[in-house]
Amino acid sequence: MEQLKRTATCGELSAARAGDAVVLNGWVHRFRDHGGVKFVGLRDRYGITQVVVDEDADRSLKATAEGLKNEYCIAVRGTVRSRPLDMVNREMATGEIEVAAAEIRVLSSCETLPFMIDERSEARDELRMKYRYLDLRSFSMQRKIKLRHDVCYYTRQYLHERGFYEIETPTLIKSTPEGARDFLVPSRLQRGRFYALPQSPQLFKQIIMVSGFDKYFQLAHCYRDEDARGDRQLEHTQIDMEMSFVAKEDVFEVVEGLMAALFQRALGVGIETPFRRLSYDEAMNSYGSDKPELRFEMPLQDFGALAAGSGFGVFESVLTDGGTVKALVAGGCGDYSRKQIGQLEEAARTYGAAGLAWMKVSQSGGLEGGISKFFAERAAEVTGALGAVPGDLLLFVADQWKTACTALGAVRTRLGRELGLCDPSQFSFAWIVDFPLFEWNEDASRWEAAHHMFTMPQERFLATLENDPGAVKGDLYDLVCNGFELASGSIRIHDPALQQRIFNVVGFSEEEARRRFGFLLEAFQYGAPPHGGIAPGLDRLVMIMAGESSIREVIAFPKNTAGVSLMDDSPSQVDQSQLDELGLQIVERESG
RNA sequence: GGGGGCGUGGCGAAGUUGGUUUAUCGCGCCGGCCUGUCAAGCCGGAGGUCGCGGGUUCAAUCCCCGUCGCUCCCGCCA
Repeated sequence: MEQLKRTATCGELSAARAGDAVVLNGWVHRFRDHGGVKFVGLRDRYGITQVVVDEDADRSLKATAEGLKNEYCIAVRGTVRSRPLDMVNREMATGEIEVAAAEIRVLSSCETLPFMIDERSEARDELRMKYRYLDLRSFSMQRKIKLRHDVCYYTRQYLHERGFYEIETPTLIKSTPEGARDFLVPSRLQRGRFYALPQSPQLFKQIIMVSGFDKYFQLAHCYRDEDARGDRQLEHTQIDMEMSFVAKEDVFEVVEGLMAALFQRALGVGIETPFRRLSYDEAMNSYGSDKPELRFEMPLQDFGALAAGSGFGVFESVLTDGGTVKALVAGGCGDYSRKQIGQLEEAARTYGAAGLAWMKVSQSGGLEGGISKFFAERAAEVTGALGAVPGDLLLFVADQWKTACTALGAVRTRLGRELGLCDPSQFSFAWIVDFPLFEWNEDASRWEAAHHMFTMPQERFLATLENDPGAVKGDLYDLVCNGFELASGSIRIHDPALQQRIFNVVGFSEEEARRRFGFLLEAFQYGAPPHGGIAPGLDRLVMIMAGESSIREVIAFPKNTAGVSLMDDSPSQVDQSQLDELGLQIVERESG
């Protein structure tokens, strides 16, 4: 039988095409049988078109139509006709026409569905993942996948316009176990040896700079064997970029341009550049996070000066121990119940705070409840310093600086969401700069690179690198948006001597450095250009653009939080022969 | 590694401070009716070991313990 090849999509027909003979291919979205006349809502990627089988249609056509069920894949041959005025559906793009069927052919039938292909259907994620191909048929998923495609396309377009080359790097590489856990791939040819899947193309893109391709990018797959989250998968995609002969200003300018182009071209949304800049210290002090939600202000404030001498033992002892007391004014939350405050305290405790102190500003401007008795006499001073007004709730965390900030920051974020301060149509970008280069690892009793070991220290700290590593700020930067870390990057070290000093600070012997990154260090001996780069996370970017809160929503085939792909059931066991070939043996985990 | 939430016909939910009769509702599914619907409507029907295992009890979907699965969060994620 001759193929009924489509001549139009289900989203394109309008009254201008009335009278045309067309063939549509698609899926039965809905079937409505009125006994005489029958309607098929035919769906494809482009839309839904109403197909009509008229009362006077021939017997076999009617019989075929009556056999149709949801999600049958069919072909329809028919004629476009305008609907009578009172039957036009203004909700539908194709609502002014319908296709009168002359022939319907079932291309593929469909079992009873595990869930409806419907915007309103809310199957639980587990089922959506198992039957991902069905989930992806919905317009909402098709829209997100298209958005992702558009972002990829416009990324390539924009970076090409800016002179970048897209260069692929290997996905079977040397394991350099720093930071996240590597995924390992056993080698058959070199028994007992392993490749790693790249956590990022970091070393390769730096080598590409040495090779003279001074602007590089790649939509790179990155793999990290760590616990997954709503905004974190075992594998994700980065818009990986690197440039030679640049300072961080140049990187910012390119990324700001890229973001503006992507939001404009893919969403039609204008975003303001340049982006706001915050130092790491400012971000922590004011918002309690290195990826602050900036769609609302409600900043944390330092309460140390007023807490000192208050007579409140918790505050005073923390201050004596060199800690910090942070305050947050929750505007208009003076009517919060003990229970509500308890929930906020729970958020603070989650991030390591011992508790959450509070008091309320009464209508008379005095302080009441919670710890107010310690401040009652200085009420005006307290409210004045914090900028609080009657009806406000004052919240406090006293702890070591970082804990105090992050714990109260978590309270701030929770409050902001609760109070509806985050406008879903707003995108608040900011650069976070001046990160510390090193972090003290308590367990290992040594300094570690906060970002990675190839990050350039800021020049003003070069002289004191070894003396006071904790004070050193790096030339590294994060791009944040709406409380998510969207990108992370740095200016790199290209001087082997300086690189060696960094290795020394983190206790990396020359020998160990050579063993792990010898090829990069060697490359740097052959005229390495100054360079730097950044890597926006594609999944998070598309997630934010799509207004979603999980990157699973913008990944066609995601894994769950346990790293399992419910559709293909990976990871799976393998044949003994495969293990034998690789010289691998499975050792059962000891129970108990 | 730790903490919270959830698990009830194919799907989404309700329910029982432990009890009476057939575990309820919407969607879907099956059958019938219906010339204009577009989340069609009307009538009828099938479909459940209430995640699994154990315990308490005269009696457990409900309480307790364990376990599995999913999920959110802390840790982790240079």
